[in-house]
Amino acid sequence: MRVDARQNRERIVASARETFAADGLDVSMTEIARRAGVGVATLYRRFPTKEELVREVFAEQLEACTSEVSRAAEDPDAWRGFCRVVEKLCEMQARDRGFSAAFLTAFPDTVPVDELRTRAEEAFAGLVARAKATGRLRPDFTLDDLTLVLMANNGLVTESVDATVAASRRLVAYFLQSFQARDPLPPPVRLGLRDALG
Amino acid sequence: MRVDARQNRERIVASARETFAADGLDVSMTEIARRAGVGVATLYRRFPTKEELVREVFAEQLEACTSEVSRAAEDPDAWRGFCRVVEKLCEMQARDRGFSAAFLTAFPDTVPVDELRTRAEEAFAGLVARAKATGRLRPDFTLDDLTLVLMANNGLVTESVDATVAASRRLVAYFLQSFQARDPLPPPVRLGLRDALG
DNA sequence: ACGGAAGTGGAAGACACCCTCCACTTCGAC
DNA sequence: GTCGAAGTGGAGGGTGTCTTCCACTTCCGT
Repeated sequence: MRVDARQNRERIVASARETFAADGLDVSMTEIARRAGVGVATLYRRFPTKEELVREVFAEQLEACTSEVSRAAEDPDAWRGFCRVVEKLCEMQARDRGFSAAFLTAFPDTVPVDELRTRAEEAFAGLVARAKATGRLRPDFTLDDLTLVLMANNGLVTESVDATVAASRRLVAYFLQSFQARDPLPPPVRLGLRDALG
Repeated sequence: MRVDARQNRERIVASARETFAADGLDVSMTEIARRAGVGVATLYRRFPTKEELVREVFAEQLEACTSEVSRAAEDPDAWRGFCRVVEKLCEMQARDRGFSAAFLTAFPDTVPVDELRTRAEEAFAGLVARAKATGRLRPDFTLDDLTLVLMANNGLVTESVDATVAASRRLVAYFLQSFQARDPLPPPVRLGLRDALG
């Protein structure tokens, strides 16, 4: 690949990343190209379809995501690690409007993504088991609850990123409080979210 | 209005209600007309714009919504009333995909809606005050927290309505647990959601 | 410096959407 | 039954998508 082409490619990815983060995935390809200072043809030469552009842009994010989980999973204090995972994932989601949309729509059928995701899930499952063993995490917590948190967090869309992050923090604080194994209240109903979601 | 026209109008509203509930507000006018068994012109004769159709369809829902709040507000047990409001609103939202979308996008500048909404908010505020007074509701609960719950609940979109309702129930259970004035954990950070949202 | 491959921009194709137009049909008071 | 107004369906105007096409430009090995 020629060096000028490489530069353009990088500018496209940068432009797409910023634009997706700020305005979500519903930005037009023309707009992304314009902000990158190239024509749409250049964009389509590198990414034959919009979905591929989305994939490229969020591959890095996903990597950051899973490595965050893996790191937290090694925390000697399992409950602290658990909290950190929830907090970090939600904050990343809150800061980037395209982030969760990308995972919900474009990614489900991508191989390397599934692989990374699985690895992250396994690491998180281990963390959950340890946190339960220490008695800090309520025993009826399931992995579906993380999905629940992320979906709920995804609903927090406001005008400004700051407001979204603030709302997200408050949401997470409420969740974590509920996830603690304290006074034995009637626990939430069981739920087969994973089955329902396929 | 002629009787055949009235019939058509009713079929349009019914069709729109079902379709919005099932697939959200992004259904095309053509599709709504098709399901109602009429041409688009008939639809546009009754509802000059898509927004007006949305308004008509959800006016009834909004009414049910506010009357539910008002009824719960008169519960002698303030905490029970509080819980019922949260549970009912979230369930309505979970059962109808268009419901919350309608309020977030189409309604903000409608007069009777604002009026109803204000009345509901006042009723709810009274309920909150009473629930705090009985010591069951945590004192730092704010009205913004209801918005937070509804936004979070709005993020729960799944393939089937049943799965969404189940997820919503679990979410609400977690929230209500956190909203109870029990063991004094560090409370969530304060938050000016209302200001940020305008 | 030159020639061809790689790269490029903007116009335009294909499609979906909201909405308008108008020739045609149907109702219902007389 | 007649007739005018009310009602109707589907074509198509305008706009916004994603994507393709192609004449033109730029790079870089020779």
